[in-house]
Order: sequence, then structure tokens, then C-alpha cells
Amino acid sequence: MTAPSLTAFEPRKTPVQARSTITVGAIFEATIQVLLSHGADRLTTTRVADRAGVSVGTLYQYFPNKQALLFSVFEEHLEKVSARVEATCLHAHRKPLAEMIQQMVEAFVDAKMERSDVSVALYRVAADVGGPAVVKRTIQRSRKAIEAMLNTVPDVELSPDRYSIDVMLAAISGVMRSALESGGSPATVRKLKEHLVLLCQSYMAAALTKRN
Amino acid sequence: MTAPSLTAFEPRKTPVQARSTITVGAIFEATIQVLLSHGADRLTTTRVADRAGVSVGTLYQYFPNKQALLFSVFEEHLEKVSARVEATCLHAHRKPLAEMIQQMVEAFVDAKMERSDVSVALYRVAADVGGPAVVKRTIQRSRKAIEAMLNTVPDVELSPDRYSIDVMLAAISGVMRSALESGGSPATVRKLKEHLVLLCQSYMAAALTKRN
Amino acid sequence: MTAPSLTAFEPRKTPVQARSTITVGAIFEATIQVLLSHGADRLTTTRVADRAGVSVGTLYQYFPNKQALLFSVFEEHLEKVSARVEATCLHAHRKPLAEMIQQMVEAFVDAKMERSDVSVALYRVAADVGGPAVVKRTIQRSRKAIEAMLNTVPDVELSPDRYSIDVMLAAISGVMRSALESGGSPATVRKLKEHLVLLCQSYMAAALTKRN
Amino acid sequence: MTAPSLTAFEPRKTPVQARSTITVGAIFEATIQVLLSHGADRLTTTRVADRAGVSVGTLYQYFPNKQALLFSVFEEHLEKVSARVEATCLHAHRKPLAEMIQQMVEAFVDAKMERSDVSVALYRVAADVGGPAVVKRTIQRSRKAIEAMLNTVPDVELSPDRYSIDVMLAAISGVMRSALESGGSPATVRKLKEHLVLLCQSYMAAALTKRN
DNA sequence: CATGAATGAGGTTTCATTCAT
DNA sequence: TATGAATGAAACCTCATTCAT
Repeated sequence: MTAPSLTAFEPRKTPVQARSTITVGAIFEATIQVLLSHGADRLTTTRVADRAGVSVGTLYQYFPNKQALLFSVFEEHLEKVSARVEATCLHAHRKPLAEMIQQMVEAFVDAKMERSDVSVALYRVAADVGGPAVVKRTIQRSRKAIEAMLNTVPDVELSPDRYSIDVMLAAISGVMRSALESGGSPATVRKLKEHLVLLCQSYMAAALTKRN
Repeated sequence: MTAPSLTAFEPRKTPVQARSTITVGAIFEATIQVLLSHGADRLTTTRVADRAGVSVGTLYQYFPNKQALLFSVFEEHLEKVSARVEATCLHAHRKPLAEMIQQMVEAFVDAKMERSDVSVALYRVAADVGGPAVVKRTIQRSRKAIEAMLNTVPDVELSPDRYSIDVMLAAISGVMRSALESGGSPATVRKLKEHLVLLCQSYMAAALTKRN
Repeated sequence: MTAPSLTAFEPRKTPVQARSTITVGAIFEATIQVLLSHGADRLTTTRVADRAGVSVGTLYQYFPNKQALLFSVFEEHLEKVSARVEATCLHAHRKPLAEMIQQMVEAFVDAKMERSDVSVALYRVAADVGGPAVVKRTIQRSRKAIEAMLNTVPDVELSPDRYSIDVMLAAISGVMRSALESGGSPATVRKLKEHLVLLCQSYMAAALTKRN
Repeated sequence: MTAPSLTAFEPRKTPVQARSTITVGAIFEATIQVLLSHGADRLTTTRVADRAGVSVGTLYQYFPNKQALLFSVFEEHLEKVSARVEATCLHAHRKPLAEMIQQMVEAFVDAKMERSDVSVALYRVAADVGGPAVVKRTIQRSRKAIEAMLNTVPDVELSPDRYSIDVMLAAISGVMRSALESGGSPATVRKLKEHLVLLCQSYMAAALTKRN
């Protein structure tokens, strides 16, 4: 499907019992394992269930279909990154602009790198799972957190531009994606961070000034 | 496969007769049609052949498998964008830095927007087709063109940083992708261009200065 | 493939539920039916599944591919013949040489004739299925049984020649094959038996003596 | 097809011109090459034509279909072996029985071994090509030659048994086939010959005497 | 006569999903 | 609730054969 509606991916039942939670966790982890070991197009529900140590039937008790499963995994991954960014933004309130940007960018990069393999694997399924929509939703939250942070920049009278923040986030994502897909070394990642910080700092400085 | 080798996608036979060339062209166009009308995961070789007005067998005379077909289409698309960027860069030699950047960015955006539908559709298949590898190869060329252009910036003594250019390109791609996937209006595109120009100008200024 | 490795033909799943066992049996029988009614090159997995009253999917739960299916059927057939020969050999211990040979040969011929149609049909698939390898393996067993039997021939001091036994078995197989493919009448079969007995008796007598 | 009629395989046109003869020869050789290098089930008419340096179309000028091609190749092979046996039989007239048998068997084995790879390859196609029928026809001729030879055995008054000769030939074929498919070394072949000679000598001696 | 592009029926195999046990 | 055998639509791809050039 070109643009699957988001509502179709809702989990089928909310895990209330302990056992269920464990099962869902296992399925999640198994999905990622299979993604990494077999690749996106050889990820089958049976294989995931096997790896998770449950039967296919059980899998289908928690997820109405394959897309829903992938959707959940994808969403959770973005959620984590997003949460890290938000937390960092909160901590950075009232600091100088350059520092704000630096911390935010580093939080983003670190979060992505933490499970870089998963990130890469998920790029491959994003498209089949309504990726763009989920990204959009998650980005909303990050943007708001950044907006709030920027509003506390000391000594400057400016209302930050929503659009600029979106552009910045898209730029960061793009650079990260390209780097991850090339499989960069730790050294590369360090350099990458510096550049991203520079990119965002200079852009934000320019964008904010302009808007003022 | 997670990372299909590029060599597996070589066209099977080079058209020598006039008839063949026409056929291949029709298949190409049909692929895009089907991609747009049915979506990536409902693109079947049979459907493409039908739309192209040939038999599946004929399709397989020119492409050893489905991936190879998509690969070719993908590659051609990138090629076009890349060519536009290179041409623009050549024209911009010896102009002021800001103008260089502006023209390059605008060339990129315009090229992508020209067949924005195709772009979006191709994002969906890129992953299954060795996308990252092709992108890398194509970016190579763009980077060199930009590097050459930057070396002609007047009145400044600086050797541009290869890495910065890669980062810039990745940033542009990321922003474009995000914008295209959101399906922006012409108005949005205009604003997008401005922002991208600003992003790149400020980053390059900073990066080049720093390096000097 | 010219020489498919035997390991590729391992059954995919061992039936644990009662239902499964029935299913596998039905598939086996259906394979033979189709082989007889349609011939080797019009035996398709779909047709077999149909005849067995199951879906193709089910067939592929038990056999990883078409070859594996045919392999199994072929193997089972040889197994039966081999078992008959072995049993007969055991019974013939300590009898006079001529009688040993006669009983062994007759057991072989009878076993083959019992389902002569299947035999003929299987000759046609043997090649595509690693036939020679399976034959070799099965012959091993028969040879050993015959060897053991010959070691009990009364009043003679001789160690039988392994190679001679292989030659004898190959000769028997060759004659049987030729006879089966010509489609002999019961009368012909009777004569055939006599001749085969004579052939083997005289050869063994000569070979053993010589080896003394 | 289970039993294709022989008449369907007649060559389409008799090569009268020199060029044609060369072409047909090339196609023959190519068929064997492909058989050896790709295996029976990956032998395609296109591949054969390629290897022969002609177009498929040309191939179909000389053979009405794939079966006819294989049939011809198979037949030619048998023909050669058969011719050798016949010639040898003629030379052996009036010699002692043991020597007759020995020369005949050795001729057979040598002929087969000369292109043992081809023999093995052809076993794999024989079934799809009406093999048994061709074999039968060819054996006919060999039998007659052997019969004639045996009628000249000195000092004995006996009319040889047609059936025995068939059995003997089938036995030789069977043993050869089994040996070839196991891929025997030259040393093995020598031993094989001895055993085959012994097998046939003792059998013939017994069969002829009996019949007298 | 030769070529080789085109055909398309048909084969094998996969895999998301269901449902009786 | 969990299981896993069964389903079957549908995808990919091959290859013998033809016929316009």
C-alpha cells in the first residue's frame, strides 16, 4: 500500500498480564533479530514467532497483521530517540544557543548510534509500514521540545521559526541516515557529530536572526 | 538480501536492434507508471510487462530479475539529478560563494521536484535495490563537481573540506526527502528552497572558514 | 544440477501430530499415482498436492522442494527392495551356494516386479534426484547381507570378493531394468528369473573359486 | 511424455551442403558440452545454439524440437558403441569362445570409456528422449552380430540362445552404468573389465551348454 | 537461409493468515 | 490461550518455439 492508514496498526489487545508483556517483549526483540539476521524481505511472521519462542498463532493474538508488528517496532524505536531528545532539551533550557544546539544534536546522534544496527534495519521496513507518517508524528514532539528550549535562549528577543526547526531535524536525520547506511567507524561518528553541531548552530543562528 | 551486490543488477542484453531500444524504453516508463499507480509492493513484473505492452518474457530478456529492473530505474533517476547539479556547478565557477550555493541548491531542488512523484515512489524501492550503494556512487560525482566549483571562489584562499560537502549533500537530501514525503505545495517548496539555501550557505561559510 | 547433494533433500518437518502422518502418506501415494498417470515430466507439485487432496502449501511443509519429494519416494522404493533381499539372505545362511544365489535373485526380482510400474516410473526420475548416490547407499546394505551369507557357504574355505558382489548386483539391476522397460509378460519374467539365477550362479562360482 | 513415438524425432532436413554438415556437427558437440557443463535440466536450446555459435532459429532448422536433438545425440552415441562391438565380433569369428567373449566385452567397455563423460551425461537425458526404445533398437544389431559370432565357435555343435545374449548385454550395460556413475579410476576399469569378462564367459558357457 | 526478439503458458515456491484441537 | 497444520492466492521466472526482418 502506498499510504496505509495509521489506525490499522493498533495493537490488537493491550497486554495486561505479566505473561503477555513478556511475550510482546520477546516478539519485539525477535523481530529485530530476524531483521538483522535475515533482512527485511525475508522477515516472516513464522520466523519471528520461532525466534521469540512462541507460535505464529500467539503472535497474531497481539498483532493483527505483519505490518502492525513492524509498525510497533518502528514506532518504539523512534519513541526512544525522541524521548532522549526531549529530555536533553529540557536540561538545556536557558543555556546559550550554541550549547543548546550542541547538546540536542549530540543526544540525537548518541541515541541513534546506540543501536545503529537496528536503525539501519528499520530504514528498510519504514517504507512498507507507513514510515513517513510515524516519523512526522514523532518529529512533532521533538520540534515542540526544541521550540520550547529555544524560547529560553538568554539575552535575545526572538520567536523561533517552526519551519526552521523542521528543516534542521530533517537535515540531521538525513545526515545520520547517510552515515549509518555507510556504516561509519567510531572516529567517523565523532567527526560527524562536530559537523552536525556546526551545521545546526550556523543554520539556527542565521535563521533566528533573520526572523527576528 | 540485506545488501545485494551491485553486479547482480547488470542488464541482461544490450539492445542492438531498433525494436529492442523501444521495448526497453517502454518497460522503463511502465515501471514508473505502475510504481505510481499501484505502489511499490504491488509492482509485479507481470503488471509492468502488461503496462509496457510486452510479455513478461520480453521483460526478462533485458533484466535478469525484478531487482535489476528497479535498480535501473532508480539509477537513471539519480543520474538525472546528478547531471543537473554538475552542469549547474560548472556554470557557477568563479561566482561568489553565496551565489554558488544558491544555484547548486536550487538546481538540486528543481531536479527533484520535476518528477517529485517518481522521487517519492523510488524512495520506497530504494532499500530493496541496493539504494545506498547507488546513492553513494552518484553522490561521489556531485561532490567532485561541488568541490571543483568551491575551489574557484574568488578572493579567498581555502581548500574545501570533502567531508563537509558530503554532510551538506546528505542534509539537502534529507530535507528534500522529508518534504517530498509530506507532499508539499508549490508555496512550501519555495520556502523550502530559501531555507535550504540558508542552511547550506551558513554551513559552508562556517565550515570553510574554520578550515582555512 | 548434475550432482545434487543428498543433504538438500532432507524432509523439512517431521510429522508429530497424527494428521501430519496421514498427510505425508497421502502425498507419497499421490506422487506415485501422478508419476504413473502423467509421466515424470508432467509431474508438478500442484498436481501431486491436488491428487493427495491437500494444498501445495501443505506439500511444501514436508518437503523443501520437488526434488526432495521425489527423492523420498525413490529412496523408500529402494529401501523396500533392499529389505527383502536382506531378509532372504538371512534365511539362506548355510545353504548350498546355488540355492543361496537362487533365493537371493528371486527375492530381488519378486520385489521389483511387485510394483513394476513404480519401478519403471522411478527410473525416469532417478537421474534428477541424485539417483546414483541413493542407489549406491542402498546397495551397500545389500552387499553386506550377501557377503555375510556367502561366508556361510558349507564345505568351502573362501572369502568372497566384495567387488564381485557389486558387479553381480549391478548386473542384476541392469537386466531387471532392461526387462522392466521392455514391459515383459509374466512368462518372460519366469524365464528372466531362470537366466538371472544362472548368470549369478555361474559368475559367483567362477569368481569365488578364482579367489580361493 | 512417457513413451514418445520414435518417428517424431526424425531430423527435419538432411544436410546436403557442406556448411549444413558442419553446423549440425557443431550443434552436436555443443549439446554435449552444455550437457557436461550445465547438466541435463539446464540444457536449453538457446544455450546449445550459443555454444555452437549459431542462432536458435538455425538450430530449429535442423531439429524439429529439443527432444529430436537429444535423441540424435543419444542415438549417435549408441551407434558408435554398437559399431565397435559389431566390428570386433566380425574379427573374432572362429576363435575360441572365451576369447570371443573377452574381445567383445573389452570392445564394449573401451568404447564406453572413450567418452565416459558423455555416457554419464546421456544417462540423464535418455529417459526424456525415448531412451529405452533406442537402446532396444541398437541392442538388436549387437545381438545379431554376437549371435553370428557365436555360431562360429569351433568344435561345438550348438545354436546360441537369443535370450541369453540379451541378458548378457543388459548385464554388461548395467555394470558399466553403475561403474560410470560411480566415476571409476583407470585401475578400477581394468578390474571391471576382468570381472565382466569372467561374468560373461561363465554365463555363456553355462547358457550354451544348457541349451545344446 | 540465418537471426534473435518476442511470446506466454506453466512451473516452483513463499508466506500471511486462519482455525480446529 | 496457545498451538501449528493447513491454506491458496499470487509472485517470480524459464524456456521451447515462432516469425518478421
